[in-house]
Amino acid sequence: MTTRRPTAGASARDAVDISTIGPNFGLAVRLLDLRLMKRASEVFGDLSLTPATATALLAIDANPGVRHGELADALRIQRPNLTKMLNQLVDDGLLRRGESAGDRRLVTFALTPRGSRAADSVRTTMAALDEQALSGLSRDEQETLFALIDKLTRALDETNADDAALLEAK
Amino acid sequence: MTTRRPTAGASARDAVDISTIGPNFGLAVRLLDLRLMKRASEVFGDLSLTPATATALLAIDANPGVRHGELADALRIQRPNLTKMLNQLVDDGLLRRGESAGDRRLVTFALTPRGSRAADSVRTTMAALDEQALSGLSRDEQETLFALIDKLTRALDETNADDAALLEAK
DNA sequence: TATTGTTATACTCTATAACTATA
DNA sequence: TATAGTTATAGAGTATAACAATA
Repeated sequence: MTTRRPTAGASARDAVDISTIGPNFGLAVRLLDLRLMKRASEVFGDLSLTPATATALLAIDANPGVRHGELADALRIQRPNLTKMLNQLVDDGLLRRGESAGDRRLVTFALTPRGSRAADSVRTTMAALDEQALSGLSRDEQETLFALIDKLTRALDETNADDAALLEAK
Repeated sequence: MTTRRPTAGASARDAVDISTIGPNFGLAVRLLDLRLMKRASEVFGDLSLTPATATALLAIDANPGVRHGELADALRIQRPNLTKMLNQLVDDGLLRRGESAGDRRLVTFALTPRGSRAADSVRTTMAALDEQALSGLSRDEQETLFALIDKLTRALDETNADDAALLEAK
């Protein structure tokens, strides 16, 4: 089969072996994310979406009428960035803006019929992407990897929350 | 302890549960990468480096006299982007530009004494970052996670290489 | 003609500060 | 005063196209 680009860390063809700089967990995660994002960007581009807007679309589909700020917190992104993404989805006719009855500052979002169809495509696409990406691992390995990544992310959120609490308490 | 930000996926405080959009491996990796990059950026900022330039510095330290193009291939980034990063490291006095004897198109790079000291700091910093980031997992879990991420990244590189080969063959 | 490295440009994702309109 | 959302801006990381110098 192919022998032109054997592996990520070291390669018979590469003159420089990046693995000589030693194990580096952060770098390993970044290299993996890079590859996943690249494939996802290509595929979502056909739907005029990006990985970030596609995720927002699914989140709104699962939580119709969600408020702007709630969504930003859930997606762990800053509000100004969410505003830009949602504006584009509204312009593209996938999202509908709404208001809250009582507090007129609040803005809510829900999918249009066209947005619902797009969400279906996104779900199918994401599932296919995940399956393809994970096809190199056994079922057990897939579940282990998923669980460890999730566990680590939660642990890091704890640490950050503790840091923030310390800063506030100082 | 802290109870204000319990977990990443679901939270007692969050009004919106992002996990309702279903399992999504790409998203999980992106959320983890985001947290690791944020901490790394803060720490490397003290050294006037970014995660990317810090990595380039270590790679050159491990491969003195490396060529521009070789390094870009090893780091899996495009040449124009590497040019910008290396220019800054040269401007900061961490890197020394060199030429190849025969082919005058080739550009090589090596660390200055100050660059060597910076590389030492980077190594220490990276090790500390990794240890802190992984402290939420057992030793076994750490090794399993690292191995699975590496395995998956290599598998994705294979896939991309096959795709490229197909395109060329068409 | 092909290759090395550079310049110019653009896009994705993220972040902070300052503003508005409501409360 | 405080909060929800917006506008404006910036920065890190990536990508492609077009170019100069050299082979």
